[in-house]
Order: sequence, then C-alpha cells, then structure tokens
Amino acid sequence: MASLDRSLIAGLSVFEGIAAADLDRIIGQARSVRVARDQPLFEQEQDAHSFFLLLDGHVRVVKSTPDGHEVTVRYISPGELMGIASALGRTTYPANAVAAVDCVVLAWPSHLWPTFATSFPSFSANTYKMVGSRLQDAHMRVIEMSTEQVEQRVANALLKLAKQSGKKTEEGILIDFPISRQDIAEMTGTTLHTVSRLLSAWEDQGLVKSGRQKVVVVEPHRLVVIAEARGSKS
Amino acid sequence: MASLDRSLIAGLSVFEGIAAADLDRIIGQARSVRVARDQPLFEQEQDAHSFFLLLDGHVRVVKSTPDGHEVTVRYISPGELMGIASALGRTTYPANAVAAVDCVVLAWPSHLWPTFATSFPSFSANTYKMVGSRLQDAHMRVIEMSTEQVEQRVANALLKLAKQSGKKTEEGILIDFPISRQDIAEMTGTTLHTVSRLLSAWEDQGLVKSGRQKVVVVEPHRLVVIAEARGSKS
DNA sequence: GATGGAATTTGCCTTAGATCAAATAGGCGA
DNA sequence: TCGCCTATTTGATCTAAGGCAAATTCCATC
Repeated sequence: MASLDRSLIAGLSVFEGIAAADLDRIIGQARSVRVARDQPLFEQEQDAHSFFLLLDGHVRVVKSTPDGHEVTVRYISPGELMGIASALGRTTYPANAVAAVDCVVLAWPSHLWPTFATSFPSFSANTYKMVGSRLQDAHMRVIEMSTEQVEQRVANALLKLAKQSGKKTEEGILIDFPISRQDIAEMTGTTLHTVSRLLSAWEDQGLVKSGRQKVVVVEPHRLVVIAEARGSKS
Repeated sequence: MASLDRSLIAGLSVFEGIAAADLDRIIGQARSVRVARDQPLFEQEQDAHSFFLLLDGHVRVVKSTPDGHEVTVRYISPGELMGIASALGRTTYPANAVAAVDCVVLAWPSHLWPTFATSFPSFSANTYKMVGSRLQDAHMRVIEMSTEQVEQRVANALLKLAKQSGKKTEEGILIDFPISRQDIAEMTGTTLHTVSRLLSAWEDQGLVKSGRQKVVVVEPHRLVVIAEARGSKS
C-alpha cells in the first residue's frame, strides 16, 4: 500500500492545532480503505476494532430496532470521524454505518485511541468537542420530534442536508448523494408516503425539485419559513 | 465552610480507579452547595462557570425551545455529574437544570477540568464513558419517538424512572420525587391530558397507583409488556 | 426496445392522540 | 376550618398523518 501523506488530514477541524510531525505519526498508523456504495463500514453490536475518518463520500449511520424499524441517526460528511466507540468507553459499535456512495476512509485500530488521546491532547479535545456537538444534535432531534409537526421536521431535514452536503447547481442546491423518500422518512420519523406528498406539494410551489433518489432545494428561504412555522402541541 | 471529606465521593462510579490521595485533591477544590426545590442550578445559554456532582436529591434537566415548549432531557440521580459543558468544549450550558427536590451538590470551577482530565486520567475516561452512554440514551429517545406510540413511551418512561429513582414501598415502587402529569408529558413528547388518561386506565387495571405529583409502579412486569408492545409505523 | 423490479405518486379511509372545555379534587396558607 | 391555587380527571371534538391499495414512472439489464 502506498504510504499516506499528512496533507490528506491537515486542515481538517479534528486535527486543528496538531504539529506536522504529529500528523505524520498519526497518519502513519492509518490504513486507507475503499468502501463501495451500499456496503457496510461497520455494524451495530459488532466489536469496535477500528475508528474511522471519512475522506471522501457520504456515510449513513442507522440504528435498527429489535422490531425491524430503522432510524437514521446521521449522515457523515468528509472530514468527520466515526465509529469512535473506544473514545466513549464502548467496545462495540452502537449503530450500522453504510456507504451512501462509494467512499474512501482512513481506519485506525481502536487500541490506538488511548495513546493518541494522551500524545495529542488537541486531537482528543477536538474529538470530544465533536462528541459534544453530536450530543447537542441528538437532543435537538428529540426536541424536534416532541414539538414539531412532520412538515417542519422534513423541511428541517432537507435544509440540514442541503447545508451539510449541498452542491450548487443552476437549478438550486442539490443534495449530493442518492437519497430516497424512504431515507428521508427514516430521518424524520415518518413514512415514505407522507414525505412523497410533502415533496409533491413543495414541487408544485416551486420550493424543491425532486426525482428518483434526488432532491434539489430551489428556495431555501421559503423552506426555512415552513421549518419555523408554529409548532402545535401545548 | 467545613472542609469536605473524600468519603463523599469515594465509591461513585465516576471516581472509580482513582487513588485516595487524588480524591482528596479533587474534593479539596470543590465547594458544596444546597439548592432548594424548584430552584435552578444553572440555566441554558448561561456561561458555564462550574460543573457539578449531585450528592443528594434529584435534578431535572430541561431544554426550552424559542417557541415556549419545554422538553425534559433527563433526570439526574445522586452520584451523577452534570453541567460538564467544559469537558465537551462548550462555554455555555446547553439546558436548564432545576432541583426536583432539595438537593446537595458539589461544584468545581470549569477551568479545573483540563487539569483534572490530565492529572486523573481515569476520571476523564469515566466521564467520557458517561457521556457516551448519554449519547446512547439520546439516540434511544429519538428512536422511541420515531417508532413507538405514546402509550409505550409513557410506560417506558415510568419504568426508567422507577429503576433510576424508585423506592420500594408496600404498595410498589414509588418514584422518589414529586412528578406531575405535565412532567411526564414533557419527558415523552405528549400532553398532560394523554398522560392522565393513561395513568387512569392503568390505575383501573392495577398497574400503578398515582396521586398528586406522585406515581407508584405496582406491577412493573405488566408495564413492561405494554412498553414492548408492537410499534405501529411501517 | 422490451421487461422486470424498485421508487414514487396519489386517492381514500381510519385513527391515535391533540385540542377545547368544564368539572373535580387536593393541599397549603391565613 | 375556609378559601384559593394548582393538579388532575374526563368528556366531546377535530385533525394530522398513518395505513392500505392501486397506479405510474423510472432505470437497469437483457
């Protein structure tokens, strides 16, 4: 395997504040892996042998319930860590991660985490900062689910995806990986039928353009208006 | 102020694996605070000057949304840390914490966290392990909200409360602090009316006994059956 | 270009649970 | 003990969104 260069990871926010020599030591222990679309990166309950950094592509993190439901926890974008069970004292992965498109990731054996954490304090600080924001995110999701209607949640989800992985095109902001109505339903706790109805309505109003596994946000502002509409419950 | 003794914290899981001398150093920097029922410990957006350990009592952690909703994030039991924004690279508290009953807490200035983390690695490891399980919890909540009906969510919430803060009485397991229908509604994303109806129905079936700001779980097993009943959505 | 399977759309019906509106019941302070 | 404030209960509606069923459309592959 060709040896990896620190330029791959320099400049990423997780590696902020780390000296070049240290970056070399870090990347020296990584191996790079290609994962084809729809292939799993790791699976729920599986022994957490490695942690990962996504270099290119998009990864969907999904939890399955015993009774066969699937809930999408988050999408990972390039530059983000994932599978960091070891940093949180877990020995197994808490969810499934599958490549939404062909991906390139770096992988480190989990047993390196403690060493990394002590040798590169900014790395661990940055990582925990990221964990903190994920915890925030998760709480925001709970709040959304408790207080907002489906329409607002779906609008929010699209805006989040557009911001996180949007690519400007002449039509509007294209969500940069294949995403089905079912996928959106799993992110927002609804059904593909309801998502389809909403997208159809929004398409009529010119807010979005969508097709098979594809969504383009045409008018983000007006979507924001929908997302922020009055929540109903007392 | 009387100086504090390490016996207050020895044996708590966050301090597992820490030498007695180190415990002394840790507790030497704490100050103990009494908080009366319904008084805030810290508030959302406020500068995170301290982090806390609950010694006695129960604390409710609540997030308020801009549009006036309140969602209960979790209840803290004795022995748990809270307000550890600094460990996650935040400078403000992410939620409100209010004493559900009269409480005793230890408080440390946030600026001590980095020192503690490097001087007492097990402390930081234990803390991050706890953060990991809170992240897990939050994800579980999202999943519950997405896939389960109100009845199951409320049953689950009661079981969780009973497990976490239940006190055995001759009637059954009493939830050991005042909790209203409204509080339960805020934990489960529903309304006090629906909670009231459920509790009434369960009372008729002899599953629980409840009164003003009081719930006793009489038959946990049968509640578990309800909690695990088929979720509906596809 | 034909064929088959998956993704999507839509209409219709149903229902869990929110909303609205009173009535009732505790518990606490005067 | 009385009165008041707050928590709770319960009934009567209403409705957002889920469930069901049947097209339809889009790709990919043969």
